[in-house]
Amino acid sequence: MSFEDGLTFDAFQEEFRLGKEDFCRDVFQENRETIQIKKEKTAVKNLSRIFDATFRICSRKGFRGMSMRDLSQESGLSMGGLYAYFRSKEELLNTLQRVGNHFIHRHLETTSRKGGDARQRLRIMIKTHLYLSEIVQPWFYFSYMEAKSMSRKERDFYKQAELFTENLILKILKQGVKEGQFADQDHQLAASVIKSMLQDWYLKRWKYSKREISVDRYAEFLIGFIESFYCLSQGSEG
Amino acid sequence: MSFEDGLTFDAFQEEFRLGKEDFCRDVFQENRETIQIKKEKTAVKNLSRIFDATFRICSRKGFRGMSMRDLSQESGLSMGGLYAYFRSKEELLNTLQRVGNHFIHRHLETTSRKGGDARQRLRIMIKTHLYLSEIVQPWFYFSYMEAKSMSRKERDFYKQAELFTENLILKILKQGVKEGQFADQDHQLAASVIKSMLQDWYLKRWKYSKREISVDRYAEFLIGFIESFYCLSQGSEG
DNA sequence: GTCTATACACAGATAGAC
DNA sequence: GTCTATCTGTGTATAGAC
Repeated sequence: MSFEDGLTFDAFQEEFRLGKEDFCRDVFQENRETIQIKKEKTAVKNLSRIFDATFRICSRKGFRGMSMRDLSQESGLSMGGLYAYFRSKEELLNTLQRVGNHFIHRHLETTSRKGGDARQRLRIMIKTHLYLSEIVQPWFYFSYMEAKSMSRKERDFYKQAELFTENLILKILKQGVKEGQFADQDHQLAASVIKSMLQDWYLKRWKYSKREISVDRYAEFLIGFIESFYCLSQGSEG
Repeated sequence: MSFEDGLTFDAFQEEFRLGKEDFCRDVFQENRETIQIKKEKTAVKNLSRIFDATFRICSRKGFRGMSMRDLSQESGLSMGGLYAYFRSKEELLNTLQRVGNHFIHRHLETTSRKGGDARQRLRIMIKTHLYLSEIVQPWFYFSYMEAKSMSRKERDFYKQAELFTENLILKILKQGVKEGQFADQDHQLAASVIKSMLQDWYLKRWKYSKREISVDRYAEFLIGFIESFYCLSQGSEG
């Protein structure tokens, strides 16, 4: 496989060294008042077990189908132990959504500021999104599936996040037209369906892993697909 | 708007006159033994209320978050009344999935047998899928979201249904290459992402209706998008 | 910081009146 | 064919020992 931009999943991981520990540390930092455990090391370790268990159970039964007893058993913490980290089941859900969105937002924001022409920026945006969703796939899946069962406030937050990504793509498409690089299409609809294809990667994991399709292959396919629609002068120039 | 194939949502509705009553009648016919109510008219009327209520509640809380008391209140039937139609909450879920899949399968099957060249067949397949999901959107959404919480057997059934649609698209794409009409792309991946764009239409209803995008506009956009990737000789020939 | 034991609300389901 | 009343298990959450 050849990548015009040289950006691959391995390189991305190497550069950012993102993992679920970072995610758990964020949760701890942003919830110091409500989390009763004060030692960071202990908290991060247990939060990690709680989240892993949550994602595992919810991917089968959904959040509302998971009982705190289930969670206690799967995470290895006792009932009382769990409630030292979250005051209620609802708070667990809201925290996961909020911190997760924040986490992703930060990385996409940084990426979106990278320069270059529209074509390059589109490639980078698509890859970054796919790579992030590859690293924290369980969170992406969870967030998507449980968005509807959150409180009004948190649900609105989720929708904003969805529109944020769409807008990043939209801006790049418009930039491309200005630069005379992209065709003038229905950008809003284009951004919307591009987003849906990005989401398919973490929503249909069962399908893609069975077929042994790597994230890089998926990324290159998507980029080719989109460019054939958008690029006035096609082909690999790099 | 101009449609090469003349197929529009209104025309589709006119031809098939599909509605949720047909869906409820199917449920009644296929579950005569377990449904205690024997008068078709009564049964269909109440099933319709039960399903409407189920879809409404589950779109907010998910199936596992819906209690039978919720359902009783929203549907207007008493607790005892509900259990005259379904022996358990689980059975309600499984029946909805099974009959729904059967319902959709039948219509896509018929459509897929329609002749013509690959380009025409692709157009028709895409439109039929979108139109069906427009008519019974609540069911599509429900089925997608609750697939994970079903029993093994029913979940496999769901996956089969997903792959069935993908395969219909796949066959058309391959036919197009044989006929020299389509480019030779990664058909499996193409079929997969096309499916995801079809699904976006019923999964993100909140977005598309706020933007006042009609199903026909969405359909034409998708077709244009896909054809730019696949068609060797582009443009409207019809 | 983590556990066990327990309170009490609410779930799914059914029996039997009408 | 539909309702009300009720059984019993499980749910979330907490108090208090260690």
